[in-house]
Amino acid sequence: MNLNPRQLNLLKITNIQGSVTVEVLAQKLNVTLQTVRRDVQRLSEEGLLTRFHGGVRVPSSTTENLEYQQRESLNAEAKERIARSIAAAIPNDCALMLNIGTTTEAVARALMQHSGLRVITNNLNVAAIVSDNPRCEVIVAGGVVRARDRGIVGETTVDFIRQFKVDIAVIGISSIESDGSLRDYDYREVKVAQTIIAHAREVWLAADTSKFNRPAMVELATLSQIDRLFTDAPPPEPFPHLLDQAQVRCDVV
Amino acid sequence: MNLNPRQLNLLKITNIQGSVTVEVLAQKLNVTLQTVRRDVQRLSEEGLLTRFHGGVRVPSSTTENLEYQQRESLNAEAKERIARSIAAAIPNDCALMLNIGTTTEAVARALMQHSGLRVITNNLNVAAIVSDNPRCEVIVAGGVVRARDRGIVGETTVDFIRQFKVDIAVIGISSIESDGSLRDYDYREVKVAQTIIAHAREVWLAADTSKFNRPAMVELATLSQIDRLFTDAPPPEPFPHLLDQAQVRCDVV
DNA sequence: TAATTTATCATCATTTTCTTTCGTTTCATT
DNA sequence: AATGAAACGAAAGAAAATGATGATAAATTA
Repeated sequence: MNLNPRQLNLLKITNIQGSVTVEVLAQKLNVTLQTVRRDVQRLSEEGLLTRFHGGVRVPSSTTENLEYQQRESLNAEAKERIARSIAAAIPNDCALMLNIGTTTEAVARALMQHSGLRVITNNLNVAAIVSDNPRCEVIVAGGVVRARDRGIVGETTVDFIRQFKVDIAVIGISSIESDGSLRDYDYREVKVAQTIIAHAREVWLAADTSKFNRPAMVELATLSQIDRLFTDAPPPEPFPHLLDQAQVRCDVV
Repeated sequence: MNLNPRQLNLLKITNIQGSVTVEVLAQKLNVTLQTVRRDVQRLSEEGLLTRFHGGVRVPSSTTENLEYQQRESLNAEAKERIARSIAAAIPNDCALMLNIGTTTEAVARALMQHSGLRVITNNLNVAAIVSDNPRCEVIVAGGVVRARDRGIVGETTVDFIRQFKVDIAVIGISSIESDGSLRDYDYREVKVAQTIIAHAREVWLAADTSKFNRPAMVELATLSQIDRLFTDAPPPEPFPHLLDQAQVRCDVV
């Protein structure tokens, strides 16, 4: 099948947004609902996107896990905004690492327009998303796949990542506690994230406001190791002071 | 084929713009629509650009991806049958390797009911599929992701796979030639497949009949390295004899 | 559960685009 | 000049895309 520009555009919009209604698509593409539905039908027959009643989303292979999918929709709008501004801050032709997390996946989607990137990730979903961008190279870390979120974790993964050194690491995280420690739930993922931080010249943190003051078990890093923080609302007390102290540049989007 | 200056110009315009309508091209090149269409037809036959109704665009990766999707549906029914019988032959609680290919993806899907498997693969799709089975462990090989089919290839991948030794390797392949050689198109994937074969106690080949007597560039292995062949119809001459000679057990499903 | 809204599908008419065929022009070769 | 090949443009019929309409199915609400 040959895709026309409108259909490519439709795919692009879907990939960037994650999911869109038929109506929004019709409006953005400036055609009738019927035409959008026809395109959508064809594209879904080809497996390029998945329909649901009223709209479409990226193919289910990238978002199958249910629990995970729910989490994905949590704060989705904020994550999109954060992801877009991170993507905007990332220049072309540089090397990146992205770790596990719904926010980093959103970043991956927002990188569809970039070119010349070299992306290293321990997240199968991120790898699948970025590999759709022909102008970028994706390196996936080897290791055991965690079913819950398709993250790749374990000692092997750590060893693998140690081979590289990149310009920017974009880190998603479960919790930022009020003592300035970044934390996560899974020990194995923490190990990987630490390695990623150690092998990046600059570390950016993506965290929506729900992450502040949330308890989590395993300490991953401290704010002082972070160069930039991207978030969706001004951080609550006592974080403004902490961020200042740790010399973290904070982008509220 | 020899291109005239106008055709070269047409290609240049298309490459710069990404996509152009026939009408715009006619205007820019100062010729009639018919002439543009003639040029466009030739150039698209050569694969130098892709047509769509109303215009042309640069041949894009989405199209490559599509090719893969099309290939996926090619012989899909036969592949399903082959995959089911392979899955039936695989016991629970063993270690597997699966390489790149639409057939191995079908095998992955057919393994959803198994338990206690440890699956090592260099295929992102296989990894995603098998990781949905909570009773199995998936290890994905590290390396560069090939956008076309989400296969992971390269030197790093080979090194990674060398760490393991499994009970059964299930190999998908592009071609079986009449001299008993197994072949593929991509040198890098061949390297990975060879490593997989070397690190399995038993090697099973999944090949629908379309693979017999098809030409492909790079030699991967010979039939003598294979223990079992799963296919959907009796192999044509001279394969029955060759299989017999190489002591390959042949399952026609 | 029934009623109501919303989305989808199938079909048709209209418009746009494509292909095919034919005749004309151009240009090199003799 | 005469000839033949290739390129080009014109016109007609074929194919495809689009939007409108009404019927059907699905989701939502009461």
